[in-house]
Amino acid sequence: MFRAGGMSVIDLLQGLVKEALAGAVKAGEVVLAEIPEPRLERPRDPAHGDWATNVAMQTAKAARMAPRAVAEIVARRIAGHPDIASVEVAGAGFINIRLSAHALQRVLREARERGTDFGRLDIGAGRRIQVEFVSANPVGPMHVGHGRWAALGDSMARVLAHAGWSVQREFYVNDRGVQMDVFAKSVAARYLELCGRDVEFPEEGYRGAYITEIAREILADEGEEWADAEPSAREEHFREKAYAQVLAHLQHVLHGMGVDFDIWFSERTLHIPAEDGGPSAVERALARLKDAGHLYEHEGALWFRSTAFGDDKDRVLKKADGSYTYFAADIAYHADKYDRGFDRVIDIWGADHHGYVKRMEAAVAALGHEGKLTVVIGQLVNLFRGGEVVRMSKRTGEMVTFEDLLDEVGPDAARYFFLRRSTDQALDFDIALAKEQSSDNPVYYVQYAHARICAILRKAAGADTADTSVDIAATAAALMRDDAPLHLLDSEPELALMRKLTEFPDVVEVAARQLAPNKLTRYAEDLAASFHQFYTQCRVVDPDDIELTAARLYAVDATRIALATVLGLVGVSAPDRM
RNA sequence: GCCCUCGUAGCUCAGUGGAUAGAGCGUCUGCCUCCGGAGCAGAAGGCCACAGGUUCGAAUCCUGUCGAGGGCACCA
Repeated sequence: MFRAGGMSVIDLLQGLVKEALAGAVKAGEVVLAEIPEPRLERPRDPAHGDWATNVAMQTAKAARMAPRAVAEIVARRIAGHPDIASVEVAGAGFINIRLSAHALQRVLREARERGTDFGRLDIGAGRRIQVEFVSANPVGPMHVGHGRWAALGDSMARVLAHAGWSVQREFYVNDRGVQMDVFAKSVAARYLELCGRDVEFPEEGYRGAYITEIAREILADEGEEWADAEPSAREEHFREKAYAQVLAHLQHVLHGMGVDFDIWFSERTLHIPAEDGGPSAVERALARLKDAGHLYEHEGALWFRSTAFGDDKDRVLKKADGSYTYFAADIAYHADKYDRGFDRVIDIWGADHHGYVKRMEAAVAALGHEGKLTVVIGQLVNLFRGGEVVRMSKRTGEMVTFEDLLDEVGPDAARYFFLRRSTDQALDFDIALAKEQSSDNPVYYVQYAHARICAILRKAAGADTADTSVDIAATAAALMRDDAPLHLLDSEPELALMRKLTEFPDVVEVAARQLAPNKLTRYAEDLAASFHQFYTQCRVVDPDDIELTAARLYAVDATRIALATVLGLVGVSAPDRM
C-alpha cells in the first residue's frame, strides 16, 4: 500500500515498526523467518496512546518468545524517533505509541497543501472499475430503495476514485420483456378510458396515477387517433413514447440528487444482430459458454450448468419456445462489461435480488472472470414520519416515491441518511428527522462545523461573519501564513483535532476497500465533533496573540478542507453559511 | 422445507480476531460580558439473542437452537 503524494502518519508508523522488527531480527534479538506487515490501529481508549500495534502478539509464536518480550525489543528500537513522543508495552503485548506534537502538526500542512486531494490514495493504481447501480425498470417512478442505492453507488464511485481507481458509473436499462408489455398495455388502457372507450384494465396492470398522466400527455400530443388503431401497433407506439418519458424522468430525478451516469446501457442492444449482421451479444455469449462446455440441452431448453460453479441448481438460458431468459441477457451484459476492459465490476442490487447472486457469479466465473465481480446487496428502506410507519399500497400504486422524498427533505439530507447505515442493514428513514434543522440531525451537525469554520475565516479577514459575498477559498488563501507557528498547537483539543485529521487517508482506504460509504459519514461526524470541542476551548481569532491566531487559523482551515473533502465523497454540500 | 442477510444501551445503530464493547437520540445536571448555542461538558443506562467449539485472546471465525426480514420460475 502506498499513497500518492506525502506520507501519511500510518505509513510512517508502519514503516517504523517494521524497520524496528527487521533490525531486531538482524541483530539476532528475535528469530523470525518472515517480517509481517504490522497492523496499526487507533485504540478506543486514549490512555492506550494515539496508535497501537499488536505485531508482537502476531509474531510471538513464530519467534518462540513471550509477546511482551518481543514488544519490549521493538519498543526500545522505536523510542527516540523525533516523531514519537512515547512508546509503552501494555496488556498482553500491545505496543502503544504516542505521536509527538511535531508529527501531528505535519498533517495540517498536508491537508492545506493537497486541498481536495487530501486523503487521495493510489491503491486503485489507475485500474478500471465499473459500478452499476439503480438500474430501475423504466416503467414507473423509483421507490425510496432506489434512492438509497443511487446514493450508495455514487458515493462508492466517488470514494473509489479518491482511492485511485478509474471509475465508470452505469445504469442497466431493462427496456424489454414482460414488464415493458404490461406497462404499454396499462398506458393504452388509460388512454382508451380518456377517450371515453369502455375498456377493462389489465389485471396485472400498473395502477399508479402516473400511468394516466402519461396517457393524458399522449392524448394531448396526438389526439384520439390511436383509439381505433390496431391494438398491437398502438401498444408498440405507446410503449416507446412512455418508455422515453419515464427514462427521461429517471435521469432527471437522479440528476437532482447529484447522481449522473456515464453510460445508460440498453438491454435491447444485447438482442439485436451485430452491425455486420452476425449473431447478437446474447448469442455470442451463449456460444462462448457452449464452447467451454458449460451448456447442455434438456427437455427442449438450453441450460447452463451453474452448479459446477457453486449455484444451487442449473439455470435455463434458452426456453423451449426458443426465447431467451432474462438471465441469458444478463450473462451477455456481463461478458460485455469485461470485454470493455474493466478490471473489476461492482453490481449493486436490491435485497429482493439476492437469490440471483450465485448464478451471476457462476456465469462470470464460467466466462473466465472469476473474482472480478462484486455484488453488493442494498437492503430496503422503511419510511417513517415522526416515528410512524408510512404505509404504502402496491396494489393501488399509492406510494411515496424517491422523487417525493427528495422534494421533501432535499438532496443533502436524503443522501446523508441513505449512507449512514451499513449497506447490508435495512434502513429506517424518518422524514421528520431528516427535515429537522437541529442537532438531532447529523447532516446539519457536520455542515454546521463547516459553516462555523467559514464564519471564523470571515471574522479573521475582518468581514462580517455572516457576509455571504465573501469568497472562502480566496479568503483562506490570503489569511494563511506558510510560516504559521504550528508548534504552538499543543493543547489537548488541538492535538485531538490533529489526530482525527491524520485518520482521514485511512478512512478513505477502508471505505474503498470495504465498499462502505457509511464509514465516511461516521468519520465526518467524528471530525465535526473534534472541531466543535476545539472551538469551545480554543479561541481562534485573538488580536492580542497574532502568532497563536495564525497557527490556529491554519488548523481551522485544514479542518475545513478535510470536512469539505469528506462531504464531497458523501455527495453532500459543504455550505459556507447556514 | 432449502438458501441469504441480520439479532449489540429504552430507541436508532457503529464496531477490519485484541485491552474496561462505543456513538447519536431519549432521560437527568451544568455551560452564552467572548470568533455562529444548529455548540460544549457531565451522569445514568449492557449476560453483544441462546448453547457449544476454534485460540494466547471471540460481539467478530465455525456448528446448532430461537427470533426478524428477504429469496427460492423455462418472470423480469
